[in-house]
Amino acid sequence: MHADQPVRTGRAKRLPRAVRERQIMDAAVDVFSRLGFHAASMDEISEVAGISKPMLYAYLGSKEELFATCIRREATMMIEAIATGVEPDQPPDVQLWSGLRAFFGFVGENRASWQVLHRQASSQGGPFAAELAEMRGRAVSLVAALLVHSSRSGEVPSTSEREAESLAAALVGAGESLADWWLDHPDEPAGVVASRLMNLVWMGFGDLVQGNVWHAPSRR
Amino acid sequence: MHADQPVRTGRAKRLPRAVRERQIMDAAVDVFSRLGFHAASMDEISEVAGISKPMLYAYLGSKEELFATCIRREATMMIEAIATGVEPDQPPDVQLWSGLRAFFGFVGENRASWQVLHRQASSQGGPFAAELAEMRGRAVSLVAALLVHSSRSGEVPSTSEREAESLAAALVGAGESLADWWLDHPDEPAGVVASRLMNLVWMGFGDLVQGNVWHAPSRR
DNA sequence: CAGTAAATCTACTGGCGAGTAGGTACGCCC
DNA sequence: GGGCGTACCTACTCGCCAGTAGATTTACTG
Repeated sequence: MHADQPVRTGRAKRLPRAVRERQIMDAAVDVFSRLGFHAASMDEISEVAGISKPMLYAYLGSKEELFATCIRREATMMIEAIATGVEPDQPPDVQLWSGLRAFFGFVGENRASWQVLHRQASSQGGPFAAELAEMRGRAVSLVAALLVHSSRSGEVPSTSEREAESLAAALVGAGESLADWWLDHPDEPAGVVASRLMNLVWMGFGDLVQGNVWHAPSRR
Repeated sequence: MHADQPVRTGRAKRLPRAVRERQIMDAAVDVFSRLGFHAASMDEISEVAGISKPMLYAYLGSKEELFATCIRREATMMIEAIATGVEPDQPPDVQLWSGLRAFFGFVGENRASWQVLHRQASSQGGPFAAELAEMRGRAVSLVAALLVHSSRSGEVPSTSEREAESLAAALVGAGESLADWWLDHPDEPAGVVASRLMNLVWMGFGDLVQGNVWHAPSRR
């Protein structure tokens, strides 16, 4: 979980701007994730951050700007985590597997980030949805590309761009939803959750109900 | 789409309570779906409904109560639509298929309802999430039961309750996400979208990239 | 054609929260 | 240690919106 600066007591210690900004962002992500955009107040964010309201405005601008900045930061962290985790030279199923593992790993380590990204941002109409949609779009395109590539290499060029995109949207949604479910059942390890989704989208119910499951190729 | 009562002009015509309540609910769903819970104002709802604010409070209580009532009404309609569409005596894949078709059919016909249910309700904390979670839970349990039953009949009793539930959560999420994607690509017929998801979750990518697809059994 | 009760209105209050004006203290550098 | 800039604060304004008090109209009912 993120920061929980101790309660304010009088004046805050002087700190360089960069550090304060970081603290403020952490506090903002925390509060936004708990309360949502509208219900979160700048007063509360400033309190959690351990400074006073005008500092917020001096450093991060308006409430909307602050929120957008949060989304960008968290989204970037997440995309980076996944991009780092994926292994581009592997066959399609292994690529998918490593991507899923990286995704669930990130969510497990950064629950507040995930709340802000998924729940809050997508439910606000304004510029946030756009911000979020763009990063979501990147994920969808990535999966879609993987899918198209896979079917090409299998000499079955029937998969249209559009179909691939919608399937990718469904997959990303399944991941999001499963991540939410996971928040309510946090006792399971990330790998188990990831492998369930892997089995669902790679093998399908049709195979699963017959007892056919997918296994990660044993490495090393 | 739902109601768009013409603009207020002076006093509204006298109507029996039941009718007015219906109008108000329609207006509320419309406004909530467009703006979200917090951004929606009781003033705007009353304006869209073609009556004045005290009527809202007289008939539907506070803003929160109104919102909860909306969720209950729309969720009930949706569950009923799906329950009506599913065919319980069929094999698992056909049951899943008819459920998916009913779901996407409903979303297509009631976009505002869907917005309220999925986006708005899930993003507000408090009593709404509970309301929504319960109806979502019903859907998940249903799918989970179907899955467990399928694997039983296939003599493969390995599927645990918990695993089934998480898979069901993923499937429901995939449906939700694909429905959202569909809102941005409304030119596709519901059946096509439904069949894509059916293929994804029943066959899996593994089969799809090989060109194996699922077809509805030809009927009549 | 009253009489009445339900349906409807106008016009307010009270509070919360975004954003700001203007001042204070703290570290730093010569 | 005295200036000086910047980090920081207290204490407001102002608008919006949930919720209400109390007057007013209008359809039935006898």
